[in-house]
Amino acid sequence: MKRATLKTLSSHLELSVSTVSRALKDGPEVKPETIARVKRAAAELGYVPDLRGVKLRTGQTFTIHAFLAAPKADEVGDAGSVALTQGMHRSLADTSYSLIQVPLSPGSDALAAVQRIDEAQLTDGMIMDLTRPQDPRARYLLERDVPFVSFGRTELYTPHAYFDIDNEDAAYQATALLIRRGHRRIALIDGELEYLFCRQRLAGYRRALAEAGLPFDEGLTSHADRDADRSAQTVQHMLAFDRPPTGYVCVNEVVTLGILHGLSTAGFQAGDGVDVVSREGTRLSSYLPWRVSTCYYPLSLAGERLASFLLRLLAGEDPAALQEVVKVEVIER
Amino acid sequence: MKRATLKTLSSHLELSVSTVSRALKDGPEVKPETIARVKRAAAELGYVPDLRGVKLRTGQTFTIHAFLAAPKADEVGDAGSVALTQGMHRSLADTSYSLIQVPLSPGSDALAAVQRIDEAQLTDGMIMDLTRPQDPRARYLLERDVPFVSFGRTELYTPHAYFDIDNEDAAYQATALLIRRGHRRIALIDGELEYLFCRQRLAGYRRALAEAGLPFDEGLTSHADRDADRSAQTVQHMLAFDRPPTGYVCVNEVVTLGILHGLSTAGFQAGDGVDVVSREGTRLSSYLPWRVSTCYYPLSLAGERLASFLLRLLAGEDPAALQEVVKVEVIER
DNA sequence: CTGCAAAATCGTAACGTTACGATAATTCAA
DNA sequence: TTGAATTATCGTAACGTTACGATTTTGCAG
Repeated sequence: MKRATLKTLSSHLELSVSTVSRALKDGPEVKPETIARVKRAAAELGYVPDLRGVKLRTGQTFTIHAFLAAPKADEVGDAGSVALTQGMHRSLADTSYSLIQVPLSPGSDALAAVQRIDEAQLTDGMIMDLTRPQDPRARYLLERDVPFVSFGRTELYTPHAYFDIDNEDAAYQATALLIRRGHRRIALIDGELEYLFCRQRLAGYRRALAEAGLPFDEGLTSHADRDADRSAQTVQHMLAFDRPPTGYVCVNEVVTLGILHGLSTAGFQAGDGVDVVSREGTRLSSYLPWRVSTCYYPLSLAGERLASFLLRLLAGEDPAALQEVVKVEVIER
Repeated sequence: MKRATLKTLSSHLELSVSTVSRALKDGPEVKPETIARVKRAAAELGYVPDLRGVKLRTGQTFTIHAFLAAPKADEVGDAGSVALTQGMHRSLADTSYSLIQVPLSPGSDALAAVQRIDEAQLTDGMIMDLTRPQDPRARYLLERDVPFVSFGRTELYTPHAYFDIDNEDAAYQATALLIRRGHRRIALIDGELEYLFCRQRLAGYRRALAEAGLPFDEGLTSHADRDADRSAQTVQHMLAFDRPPTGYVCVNEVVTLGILHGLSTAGFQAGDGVDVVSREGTRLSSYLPWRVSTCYYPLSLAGERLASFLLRLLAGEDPAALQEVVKVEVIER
C-alpha cells in the first residue's frame, strides 16, 4: 500500500494536481467549497506531504542544527544536555522541522562545523552555545544571512536572536549568599574568559565582593577548563594557600562535582564549614551527598525557548525582538 | 554564486547530465578517461551532490533516528547520553547520514513514536535502547522490514542486529566484589523487570549470591524507576530493616547518586562500612565524594558500535552477523 | 570499404512538490 | 444576447537526481 500523494488525491477528486496543492494551502483562488472537499479527501486518504518533494522544490531543508558543547571523550557530561534536547524537541514537536545535534568536544573547530553545514545547504537555521564576545560563528552567520539563535549574548552591534541566563546576577547571588553565611575567602571556579558568560560571572562575583567591602584576590579565581578533573586539581591547589577559601562559586554541575571530589580527597566532609554554590540546569545537586546551594534554571526551558525563537525567526520575525535574558532561581541549602 | 549541480558540470564538460552522473559513480559503461575528466572538474567546481535530489529520486532519506530513554522533565539525566551521542556521530561523520535523536521520557509511547517516523517515511534506519524480551518496537520494525539496531538484546526468534553489554556478568561481578569485601546483606537497586537487561542483572546477582552460599532475599531487591528520587526512597526504606543492607549494586549512575543521597540523609558518611557499586558509561563515580566501585563501559564506544552496525545493515549485511555483547570493566575503589 | 558487435554517450521520464502564466467557467452590466 | 470582467481550474516547467532504453561512436574482422 503506497502512501497518498497529490497525484493520488487529484485523480481521486478529478481535480488537477495544482488545484489540490493550492487548496491544501488555502489558496485564495480556490473555491471554498473545493477547499473543503479536498481537505476532507486528504484526511480520509491519510495524505501527508512528502517533505522530499517540498524540500527539492522550495529549497528549504526543514532541518535545524544545534551545535552544543560536549565534554572530552568519556568525561562526565553536562547532566543537563539531555534536558536541553528535550526542551528543543518540545518546541519542534508539532512542526515539520527535524533537529540535528552536533556535539562539539573541546578543541574541535566550531566555525568549521558551522561552515560545513551551511555550505552544503543542509540547514534552515542554527542554535549554538558557548558564545564569545566577538563570536566568529555569529559573525559568519550574520554575514551569510543564516538564521540562528545563540545560547548566550555576544558584544556584536548587529542585533541577533539570543536566549541567555543572567550570569552576572547568578554569580552575584551565589557570592552574596556565601558572604551572608560569613565566608570571607570565596573562590570562583569558572570557565575561560574568552567566553562572555564567564566574564559576566566574574563581574557579578566582583560586584558582590565590593559591596561587602571584601578585597578581590585573583588567586581565588580560576578560569580553566570547565571539567571535573581540572576543578579537583584547582581545589587541591587552593587548599594549600595560607588562607584557603571556605566558599566556592561553581560555574556548572560538572565543576561542582570536581570541587566536591577535590575537597573530599583533601579530607573534608559535608558540614566541615565549607560551602559550595553550584549553577545548574537539572536537580543534580539535590542528590549530592553534601549540602550544595545552587543557582537553578531548568535547561529544558532554555531549550524550549531557543527552538521557539528560531522558529519565529524562520517565520520572519525581527531578530532584535527575539532576545531574552532570564534570572536564575537561588536554591539555598 | 550558486552551487554546482550536475547540469553545471555537464555543460562545462560538454557531456550529458546522465553521463556525468554515471561517471561520478564509476559506472562501468563510462570510459575511464571520461571518469577521470569528470571527477577532476567536479573537484574543481566544488560539486557536492544535492541530497534533496537524491532523496527524492531514490526514496532514501539519509536520516537515522535514535530513540533514547530520557529522564522525566528536569530530572537528572544519564550523564552518559552525551557520550552516546558523540559515539554515534563519530561513526556517521564521514557519511551523508544525519542523526536525529528522539528523547523518550518515561511514560511516552515508544511504539507510537517509531510508527510515526516509519509511516511518514522519514528514516532509513533506527537505533533504540531499553529493549524488552518481546519488544513491540522490534517486532514492528522486523515486520515492516525497517533496518534497526537495538542497544540490548531481545528474546525474539527472528534475528536482528544488536549491541549489548553483558549485564548478567556485570551484576555478577558487582555482587561478587561486595561479597569479597565481606558484605552479607547486599541490595540490588535496579530497573523494572519488563526490561531484559534488568532480568539479566537479577540473574547475575542471584548467581553470585548462590555461589557464595548466601540466601536470596527478595526484600533486598528493588525494581522501580531508574531515577535518583526513587532510589533515595528505596534506601531509606531498606535502612529500616532489621538487618539493613551494607552493600548496594546499582543499575546506573543516576541510581547511584540517589543511593548515596539516601545514605547521607540517613546520616551515613563515606567510609562508614557501606559499599556501593555503580554501573557507568562515563567517569562520574570517580568524582563522587564517596568511594564507589563501578562496572564501566564507555558509552561513547557503545554509540559508535551501534551506529556502525546500522550503517553495515544499510549496506546490506546480514543482521545475524551484527550482534555483539561486551563485558564491563570492573573498577575497584 | 563494408558490416556488425561492442563500447560510449545521450535523451527521456520519473520521484513529489510548487509557481505561474494560460485557459475555462461563471457572473453581470449593457 | 453579447462581451468584458471576474472567478475558478488547469497545464507546464522546474528543483537535482538516477534508471533505463535508445542512439551514436568506435574498433575490428572479413
